[in-house]
Amino acid sequence: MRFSEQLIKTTKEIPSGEQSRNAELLIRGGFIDKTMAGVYTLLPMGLKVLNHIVRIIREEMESLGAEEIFMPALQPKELWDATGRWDTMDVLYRVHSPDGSHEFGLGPTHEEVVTPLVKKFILSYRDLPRAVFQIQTKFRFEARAKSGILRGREFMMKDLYSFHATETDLLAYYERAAAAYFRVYERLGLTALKVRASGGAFSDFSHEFQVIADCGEDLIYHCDACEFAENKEIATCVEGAPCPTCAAGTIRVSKAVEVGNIFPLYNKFSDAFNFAIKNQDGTDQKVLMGCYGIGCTRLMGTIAEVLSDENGLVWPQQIAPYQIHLIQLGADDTVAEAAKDIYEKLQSKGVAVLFDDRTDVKAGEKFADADLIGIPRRVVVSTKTIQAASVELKYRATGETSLIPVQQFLDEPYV
RNA sequence: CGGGCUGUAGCGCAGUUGGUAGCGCGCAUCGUUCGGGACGAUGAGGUCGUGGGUUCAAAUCCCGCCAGCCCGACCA
Repeated sequence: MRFSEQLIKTTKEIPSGEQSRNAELLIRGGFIDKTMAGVYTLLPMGLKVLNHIVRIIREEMESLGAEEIFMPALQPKELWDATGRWDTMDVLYRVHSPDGSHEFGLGPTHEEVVTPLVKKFILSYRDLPRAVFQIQTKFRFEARAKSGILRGREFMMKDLYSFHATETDLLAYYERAAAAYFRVYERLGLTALKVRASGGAFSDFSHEFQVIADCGEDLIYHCDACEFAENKEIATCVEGAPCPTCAAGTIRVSKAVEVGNIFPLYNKFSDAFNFAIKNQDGTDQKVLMGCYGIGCTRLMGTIAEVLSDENGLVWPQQIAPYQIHLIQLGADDTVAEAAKDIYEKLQSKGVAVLFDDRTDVKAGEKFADADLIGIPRRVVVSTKTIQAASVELKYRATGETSLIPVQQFLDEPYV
């Protein structure tokens, strides 16, 4: 992509009224645009980043043997009446048809759709276990949208639902799902803690995946030596206390962002929808369920918060909008030709390149933009580099800079 | 949903005791610059969030509403 042909422009000034770091950087860098409180448009580069996050999540869900589906966001009131959540769920958007004849919920989560859905296909113990997931826009009327894309009223979420005949199988899958979640965060460059939390209205307990960060809304009590961690809402220990599960540790308290939440639902929803299977011995039995969520757009915001510095974003290679930020310095024909040549050769290799070909912008602005946008490698082509038959390569994360002969640079494999 | 703060040019802001609006950035044209957000010149761009009220006169004072941010409450 040529910078000069992009839709977006970066800005130097901090958006008014956006005090969260993620919103500031993502808006200034041209990744998102605010439509209204808690609702953002993903601009071309923001969509690329989100798609890369989604790809990683999808791969890990498929590794669990889950199949991807796509359920409606527009859901009939009757399904929500079946669980009683039409009247109790305060984040549920309740909308009606233009003629007033029908009422719908805009999906904040999809147990009400997925349970009757899979009930049509799972009739026997022979049909279990099964798991389906989707990646879809969710709607939640948060009383207070805040923190940029960390808490929106419309956001992208991956939700996985699993179905089991036995508790043993449910809990085994629950652990496998947790392991897959850890793989997702690791691939995204994040360190997450698995934190025991309340189960809300439909589960006895749950586990949250939390990334320690000052921008977080949650307080977690966690051991500094082992994996013990609890959300403040159910915490059984105090700061500075010895860890209840290991001899070596001390309890710390940290602010954290919830980037995932998994629930063993057991039969809560299969009861509501009378979802039972025939057992081997001919008896009927309720299906056991688990559900597992990851906020994809929130992950993007968390990464912006955690993996950034005073100059801007620092995307991990796996999800960066482009692999190389190619900068042409100067407008004379020699430099322009050399930069264009490198751009085209990288493209023909299939490398995702953002080519700053602007001729009306000075070096300082191009460098500042590169820092702000946060692509892993910055490559400069200038009179100076051409004289050395090289390009200048700078890594965004480390600042490490070097001159590399052009051919050697082109021969390197880029993700 | 309570409390606080804020709405003025595309963006960020100033605007005093009321007298019908200005700065920076950006944008357009020209010239000089050209490796960390250059400089000069010229120019375009605003029913001051919105509805009422007070007044000879309202961006400015009063009331309602809307929107945005922050704190809290809430949060499958």
